[in-house]
Formats: sequence, C-alpha cells, structure tokens
Amino acid sequence: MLQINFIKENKGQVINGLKIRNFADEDLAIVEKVIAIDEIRRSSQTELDNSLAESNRISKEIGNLFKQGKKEEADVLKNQVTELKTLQKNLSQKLNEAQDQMETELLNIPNIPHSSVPAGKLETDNEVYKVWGNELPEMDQEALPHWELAKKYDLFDMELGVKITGAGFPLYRGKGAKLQRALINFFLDEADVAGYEEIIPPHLVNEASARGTGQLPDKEGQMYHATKDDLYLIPTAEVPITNMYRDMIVSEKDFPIKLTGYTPCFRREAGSYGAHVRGLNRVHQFDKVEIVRIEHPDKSYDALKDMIKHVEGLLEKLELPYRILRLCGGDLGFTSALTFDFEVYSAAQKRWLEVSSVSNFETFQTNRLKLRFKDENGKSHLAHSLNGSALALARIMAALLENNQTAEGIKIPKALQAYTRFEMIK
RNA sequence: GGAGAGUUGGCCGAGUGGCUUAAGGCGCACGCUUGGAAAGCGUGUAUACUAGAAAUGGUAUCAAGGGUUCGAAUCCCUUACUCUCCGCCA
Repeated sequence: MLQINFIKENKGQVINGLKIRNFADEDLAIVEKVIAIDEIRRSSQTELDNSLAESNRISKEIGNLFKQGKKEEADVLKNQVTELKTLQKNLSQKLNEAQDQMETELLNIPNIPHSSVPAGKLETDNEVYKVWGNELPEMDQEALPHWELAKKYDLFDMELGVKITGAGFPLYRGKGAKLQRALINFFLDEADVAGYEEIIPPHLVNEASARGTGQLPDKEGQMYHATKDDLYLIPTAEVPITNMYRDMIVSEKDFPIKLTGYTPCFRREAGSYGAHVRGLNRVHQFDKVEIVRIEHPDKSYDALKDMIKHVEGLLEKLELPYRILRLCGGDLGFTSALTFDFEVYSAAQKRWLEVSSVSNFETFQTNRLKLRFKDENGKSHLAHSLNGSALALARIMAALLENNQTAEGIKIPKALQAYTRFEMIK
C-alpha cells in the first residue's frame, strides 16, 4: 500500500508509474479521488479534535465545580457536553467513512515501478537481463519429460497424490524424495553461508499476517483457508517470515536483516490444462527455500543485486542453464517495484521454467506491516522489504531430471552429491 | 474442551470514577560534578493522526473492540492472548 502523503507529494510520478502498468486513462482518476478523500479525512479530523478538546476542557471544569459544591453550574455545563457529543458522533462517523474509503482506494493502487522497469504488457515484453550458458542444451528425440522420467525411475507419483489428497499434490518417493531433501538442505546451507538466519516458521498464519504481506484482501482465492480456526495455509515462507517484523520499529543498526526459511507452499490457484501444467510444472503444494531482507531504503537496491548474485550462484552450482528477466510493467506483481525472474531451461520440454522471483517492494509492504526503523536523529521511517525464492523446488527438480538424463541414468550435479549421497539415479 | 487468575510505557511495577499531565524504580541520552571513571545530582526519554515555516499545540492510545458516565487505566459486555490446574495428546 502506498502512503497517502507520498501520493500527494509525487502525483506525477504516481500517474506515470500507473501508466507503465498499463492503467487506462479513465482509471488514472483514482489518484485524484484518493487525494480528495484525504482532504475530507483531514478536515473531519481537525473538526473532531477541536470538539473533543472542548469537551475535555468542560469536563475538567465540571469536576472542579463539584468539588466546590456548585452543582447547578455543573449541570449547565453537563448539557453543553451532551450537545457536543451528538456533533462528535457525526464527525467521527464521517471520519471513519473517509478512512475506510481511503483504505479501500489505496488497496487498489499498485506499487510504483522502479525507473528501470520496461514498458510492456505481456510476458514477451520482459527484458532479458542475462543469459547463462553458451548454448542451450540439445536433447535427442528420445529425451523424456520429467513426468516420464519419474515413472521410469519411480521418483514421484501424481496418481498416488490424487488418491490421498487430489490433483496437484505430488508424492515423492525413493531417490525422488531424497533428491528433494538434498536440494532443501543444499539451498539452506548456501543461504547460511551468505549470512541469512535460518527460520522454521509456522505453516499456517492468521488473517493479520495474510493482510500484512498483501495476500489479503486481493488474493484471497489463492490461499487455502482453514475456516474453523480462520487460518490460512501459507503460499510462501515470505508471509510468516516477513510478518515477524509486523508492527515493529527496529534500530538502524539492525540492518541488514537477512532471513531464510524452508517451507512447503500451498497454492489453490486454478490451473490451466495441458503439457505446461503436467508433472511438477504447476502444483498445489511445493517446497521452497525463501530469502527475505529488511533493509535501509538507501541500501535496498544493493541488497537486490546481492540476492540476484546469490540465486545465480545456486543455479550455476546446479549446472542449470538459466536466464534472468527484468519484468515489464504489465507482468510486474502488484506489490513489487522491481522484479527479476529466473528461468531454467528444460531441454526435454524445450521451454523455460520460472524457478525464482526476486523483488524489491520498497515501502509497499512495510507500510501495511508498519515496519519502521529509527534513524540517528530518532525519527522513524518505513524500511524496505525484499524477498526472493532461493529456490522453488518442484521445477528445479523437473529441470534437473530432464537436463541430466543419459542412457545410463540421471546424473546428479557435483555440488549436490554430498547431499544426495548418490551420483546417479538408475 | 473445562475451571480459575492475569494483560499498565523500552523493562519492572503502583494505581477501585475527577488530585493521573500514569507514581516509583530500572534502562537509555544529555548536562553538572571528577585528573579520569564510578557514585551522586539535574534534565530528558512512546506511537499514530493532525495544525504550523518552525518553535510548539490538539486528539487518540493502559491487550483489542464496544458500552455506561459530564468525565474511565479504574465500572459493564465481547474477543484475543498469557499463566495455573484438569481433560485429551505426538
């Protein structure tokens, strides 16, 4: 959520930002609208405060009069306060309405894209920021997609998942399960070396947390909801981990705050059909190691670069060809100011699979979280929050299986062998 | 799931309707004192919104929300959380 004062003071920048996000001209009116609501909010607040100050003053006087035994004079004043109260009731109703309206409107305004975000509407307009690997691996005709490989080597079983739960809940077994666990440990160890504190958070969160990171109210349908206890299954570790700092004022010295955590992630999102959602390409439950950072506003873009380096390191150690995209205005998430997506190339499917998304939210999340820091003068400011996947397992696994298949079996990259304790899936 | 006791500032803790502008202590910051330090003394020490160029004001906040009252940390209701005991349980 943007701050109203920011919108007021940077109206042109906000409108330009919305244009990069392909807002239609008539929808840009939201900016003027929210500013107008703010005017009403402020004038109602001033009026109400003045009236409250008046009744506070009179009430004190009544107390004094009672002490002096001047009951009749006090009764006159009592009536005055009673009159003020009806006025105050109206004013505070007006104020609440304006506040609610402003909140509703503000929730509809996305984050302002960073100046480097390219214009564009579709995925195809994303800017290719970097490609790693000299050429894309070629597979011969017999190369199998990962769902075939899984059958051949008994690595995971979608049908059993259906039997136990439903579509999109994979069951990993044997070397498939071990590979999964190896990847989690590998990613966590790498994050540890890079200075991230490891967290094991709750996997269900309350409404306030879901609101804090922006899953509610706009993405309600994407989360599984345990209605009896009103808890949500987390769609990513970002939610519980970032919410550790909800309603907090940290000290400037605490920066950088670097956290990592492995959790399963649960996503209800209605999938489409066909090959691109087959196997592990899109599932309701997958594992992910997330990295989260809370940073000083001056340092957040350095932090973003650092996070990109970290994710690159992971993919290079896994020897997976990848590319990095800078998302265009049309593809950029609602809450993000700048996002880089990582895609690995799946040779057998002959397509790129998104495995990581690294974003700087600037103050968009921290405003809702009320996550602030005190500077050296004791003034508080909103911190910047960032997060990224490092990495999402299901698709990494898919690419590993496909790209490393040989006539003898599936080779495990060197960096992972210490974790799997096998070199080949046969 | 049942019964009881709680929730006050950065922390501890007093406070049963107006004398609370939340006592007192600890911590922290600054100053005085000192050769230097400690002790001592003094001053200051929350958040949000709001008015103002600023200095400085106003309002709200004693877990959260609602109510009673001219006036609520204090009385009433609802909810959340914490602790103790019982039940269930890996």
